[in-house]
Amino acid sequence: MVQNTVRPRGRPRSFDETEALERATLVFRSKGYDGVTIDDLVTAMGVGRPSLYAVFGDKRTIFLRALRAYAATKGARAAKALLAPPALRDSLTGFLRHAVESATEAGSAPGCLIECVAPLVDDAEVRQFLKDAATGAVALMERRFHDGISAGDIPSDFPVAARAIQVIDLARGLTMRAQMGMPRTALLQDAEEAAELVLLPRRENWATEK
Amino acid sequence: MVQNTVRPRGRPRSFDETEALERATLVFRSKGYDGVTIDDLVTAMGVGRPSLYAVFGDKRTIFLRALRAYAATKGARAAKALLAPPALRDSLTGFLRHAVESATEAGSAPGCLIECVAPLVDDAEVRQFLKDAATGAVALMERRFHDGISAGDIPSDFPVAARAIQVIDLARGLTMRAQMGMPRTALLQDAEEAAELVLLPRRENWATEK
DNA sequence: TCATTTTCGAACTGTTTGGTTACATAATAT
DNA sequence: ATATTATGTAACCAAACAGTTCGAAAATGA
Repeated sequence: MVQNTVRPRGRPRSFDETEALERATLVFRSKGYDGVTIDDLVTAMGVGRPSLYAVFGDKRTIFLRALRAYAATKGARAAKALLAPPALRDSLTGFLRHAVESATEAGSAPGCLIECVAPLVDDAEVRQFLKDAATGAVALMERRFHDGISAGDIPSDFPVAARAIQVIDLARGLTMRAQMGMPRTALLQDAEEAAELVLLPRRENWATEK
Repeated sequence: MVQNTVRPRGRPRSFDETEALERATLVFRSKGYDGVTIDDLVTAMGVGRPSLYAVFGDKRTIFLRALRAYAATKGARAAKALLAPPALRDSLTGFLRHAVESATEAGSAPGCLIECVAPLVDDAEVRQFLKDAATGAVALMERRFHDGISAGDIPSDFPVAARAIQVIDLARGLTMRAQMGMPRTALLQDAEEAAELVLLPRRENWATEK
């Protein structure tokens, strides 16, 4: 956070660029994409109308930037929740609990920019971004499962690929219910039980126990 | 489909009310709620602008009617898919497969009016409807699990409540992925594996096997 | 102090939108 | 035939909207 670049010549900006983007994110989360007008963004971001266009571009561009920033920070936190705990079980509960907490945090509309509003945006670039984000999430989850196999938390015949997809899908379900207004407490409970579910061993293979 | 009511006096309607609603449903599914203009509905429904307001009301009313009709037919089919098969396993795969097929059917935008677009509509009545629909779905799923216990498909200590929620959440995840453009074939595979997952027996109770 | 650079607030413009009205036309029952 | 009901087209209006322009103001370097 050091001011290591030489001050530009003219009048400095009266707003922080990243904070303005966060404000925009809040607006998009609460009103969707098509429901947001430029005036909504102007008032929420605290940036003058002409400055908005000059600095951020039009609504579509602003949404893309907000989406990328949102995905970066949220993805980082989710990855941390998933990779930090040594026990696989704690990783899964942490990941799912984080999904719920992020989707029900006070001070912003419930839901998730990536999983609830972005999928409805009719834009090729947004769609591609979502696709990449989804495959990335599954890949990360698979890695965590593989580490769990190495650590002996789950058997080596654990169906990694299928379960990774299922964890993400369960998180999606929790997030959508958050968007629908379901209270955090209930969702946290369900997150716990979802983690338990996806850790269940595969149907008993009658041949070898180990 | 019998014309059992006496014909009203004047010129008959040139459009079928329910079919016009289905057309409206397609529009809402492909463009969301806020993204739809009255002109979109006018052209898609094949109803003149004044007739549209006279017969259906404004956009909000049209959406509510479309949502209710959509929920009725889709709910009926889902219930049938769930309750018809005698084996619980077939019920679950049927239910989840139906969710995928409905969300990826040709001739309409992928996704689901109830699970993808309605949750973003900022309207108290819509929210209440979604809440009721969600609890109804879970209740139905619980009933099916209880029947499965009676039939001996699952043990009597099967965690019915948790698993019912999880099936619905997994269906939500599949549906959202359909909305994001994931191909039907992959989702059908995942539906199969999801059904397998939620049928797994609870962690071995060391005490009694049965 | 003065010139330079950038931001900011307000106003402006052409377009889109929602909702309504007016009127001529068409199809039915009586 | 006549009354009745509904349709289609077109036009209308006020409000909202996206995007731009303009001049004033602010902060900096010289």
